[in-house]
Amino acid sequence: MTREEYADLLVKNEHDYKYYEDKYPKRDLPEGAIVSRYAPSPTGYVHLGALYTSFISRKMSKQTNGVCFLRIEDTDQKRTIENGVERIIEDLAKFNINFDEGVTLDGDKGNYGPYMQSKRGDIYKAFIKKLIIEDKAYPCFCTEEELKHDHDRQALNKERLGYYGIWARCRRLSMDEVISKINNGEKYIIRLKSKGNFNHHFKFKDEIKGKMEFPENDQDIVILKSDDLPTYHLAHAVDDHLMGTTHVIRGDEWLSSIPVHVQLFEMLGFETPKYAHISPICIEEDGKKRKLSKRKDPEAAISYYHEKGIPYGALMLFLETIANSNFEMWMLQNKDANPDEFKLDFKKMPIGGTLFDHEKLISISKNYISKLKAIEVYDMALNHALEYDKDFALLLEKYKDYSVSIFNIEREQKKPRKDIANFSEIKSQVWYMYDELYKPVNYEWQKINSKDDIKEVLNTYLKYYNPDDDKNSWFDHMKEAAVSLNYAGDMKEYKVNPDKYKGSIADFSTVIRVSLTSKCNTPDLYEIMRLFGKDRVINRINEVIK
RNA sequence: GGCCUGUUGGUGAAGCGGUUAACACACAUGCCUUUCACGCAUGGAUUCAUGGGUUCAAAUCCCGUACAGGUCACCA
Repeated sequence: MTREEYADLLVKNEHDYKYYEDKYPKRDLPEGAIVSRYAPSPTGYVHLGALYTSFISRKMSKQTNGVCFLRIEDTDQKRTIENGVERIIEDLAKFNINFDEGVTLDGDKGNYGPYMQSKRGDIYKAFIKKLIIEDKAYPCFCTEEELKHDHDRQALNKERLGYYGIWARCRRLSMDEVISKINNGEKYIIRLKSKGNFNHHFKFKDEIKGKMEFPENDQDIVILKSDDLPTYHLAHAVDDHLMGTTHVIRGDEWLSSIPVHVQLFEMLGFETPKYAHISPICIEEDGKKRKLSKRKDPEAAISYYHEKGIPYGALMLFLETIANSNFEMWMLQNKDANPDEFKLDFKKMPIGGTLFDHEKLISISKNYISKLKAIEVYDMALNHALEYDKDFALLLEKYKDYSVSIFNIEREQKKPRKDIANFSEIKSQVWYMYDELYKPVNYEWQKINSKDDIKEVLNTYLKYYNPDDDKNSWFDHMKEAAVSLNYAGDMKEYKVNPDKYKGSIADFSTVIRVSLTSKCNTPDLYEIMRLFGKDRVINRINEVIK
């Protein structure tokens, strides 16, 4: 029996590997163009780490005029969940992450498909067959029990774990022995026949982490499983070769399989791609740092930010800040520039894990929202309310123009207010602007000067109040009213001689502010009063006086 | 346990043999100011996990130690 016949006996497939090499020619792209991919398993929702990785992959290829495709790694049929793929595509699209090629909601797009690994079985087998013919792979008949037994012995003797060297029993099986086992109906899988020597180190350069050394792989890893699908390792090598990936951008939990992957590329006769291993986003627990966990940490889920009402754009700015810390500086220096113009650099990506900094996210979100137009803030607030606070949504819809005006206070100017961090809190910031929500039970009088006679202040102010005032005359009237009660109209003057006065213009206007809104911290009082209109101002003041 | 990687103020970090050890967030104080916010200014690491070594010179290079993270499946 020739090796070809032997390989045919072991692996059943349709096309020869050369057929596939011809079918997927090299990509014709400009110098320096990065072909990358995002390759998730369809196991559930997209979490923050996955969003981060896909974002970097997406942006790196875009900024080099390359290609970024979506490949679905579903070779583990047990783990795949229903609608998992749709979920991934839809989640990423919300963050403006779309792919040039790959799996889409309407099927495959691009010339290097199929992009779903479960549909590429024949391709993998063609290359596995090639390895068998070249005596670089062999069938293994070991049962689960046998493997466990060896594993336990290795552990007991404190030897290196795994299927290698003397432990790789099936490696020594002759062709005839294999044939007779198969004729007996014995089940088998295919393993790589590793020629690596664990005591030999080789140099490796990661695009992000830099130079490092690894021992050669000497494990005879499984490449074809009993379900007739390949393992991740083999699928990775074959796919990224055939699909023309130049940069494998993935989480750094893969770093330790570099020896296997490099070896696989060499044994298959492929050119190895560049690798960029992204360090994880971490969280602190009991004073220790650990990778953000999809299961344990609510902030790992993207829906968490949706519920909080943190804009998607703000989250992306946060991720970009983590990815390249000089991005922040760039934003500061290019205030009006589109973040897309910023070029991400592998060399500036963090090497160790980055702690998830909630405060920073909030700060970025505040800045982001402060730059939005009032109508955009309104739309976002409404969308959030529609999903999480129906009553508030009704109010926003009923008083649309009024609400937009509220969001426009101290907005759309050079130094806008930065007090909205997210849309889940917005109601608690503007509630007093709506009579339907306003229940002035807890006036914040505590900050007020005890010498103030609230009723006297209010009655006096009412005499000076003119709803038609512009901002300057409004404040002039405020001052006149204050001065008539021996409050200082000028802050500097007051600071020099505080004892000469009952209080300052600040004390005076705070009484007005609290009686109108029940709070001492609000945006510009003039704007608020203007939006209230005469009747509401007088009603609220009278409410306090009585 | 083996193999890889990391450790710079409260946090994220820049730094790549000679710097007053950037910057951002947070915090504090002051200025501005009708409150808050914004903005501006100032303050905080005598020191870069730790012990050695190389060097005229080390956060930066080398070795050991400690701690932390990742990984060791017919899962990806």
